[in-house]
Amino acid sequence: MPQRQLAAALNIDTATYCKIEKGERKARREQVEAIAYVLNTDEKELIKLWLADKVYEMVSGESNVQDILNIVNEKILKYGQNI
Amino acid sequence: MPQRQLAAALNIDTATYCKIEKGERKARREQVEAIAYVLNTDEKELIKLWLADKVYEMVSGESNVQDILNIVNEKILKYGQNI
DNA sequence: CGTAAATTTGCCAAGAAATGTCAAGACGTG
DNA sequence: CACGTCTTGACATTTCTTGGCAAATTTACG
Repeated sequence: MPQRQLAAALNIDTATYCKIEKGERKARREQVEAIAYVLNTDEKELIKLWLADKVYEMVSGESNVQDILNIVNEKILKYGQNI
Repeated sequence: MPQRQLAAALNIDTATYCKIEKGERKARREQVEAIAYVLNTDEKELIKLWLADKVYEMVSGESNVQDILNIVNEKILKYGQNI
């Protein structure tokens, strides 16, 4: 499937899509959803990967990342944001 | 210690500091560091909490947060960003 | 109560960052 | 070479972040 089609599905220029595909740009949520739809893949899975990526980018390069993730985990447990 | 002093230490308006303290604004990294310094607390700990907060904000409200955290964890292990 | 200090809130503006487009060039293939 | 596709870089646009100001509210205390 040519980028042209994907790009069209996302309402963006092929140039932009290209960058997203190459990881030079972050997709936005709606775009991830649209991609899941067009490619007929599991949207939730894709969103998870996309979020994991964002989190990774936020914490990579830090020290004690495990600690940070643990703290987050505790907060999740505590406030029961698990849906 | 009055907000006025903290605010002064961060070179910002008390109003702005107030928002940060109430969680209506995110502090920026340098500000967290400055706070640690002024309050004479462990900077690394504070930064960890601050980052955990940011991550939490990013994922709370999502489903399967644990999955997401796991994925991140794997990436960390894989690419050895643990400093 | 009355006053002053401290905190909070709402709103706006400047700047930074993210996202997008365009035009030109690179790459592959008939 | 000619075509379609993909990539790149410079620049435009949109969106988010940050901070200030002024006014409102709360708190402290005589």
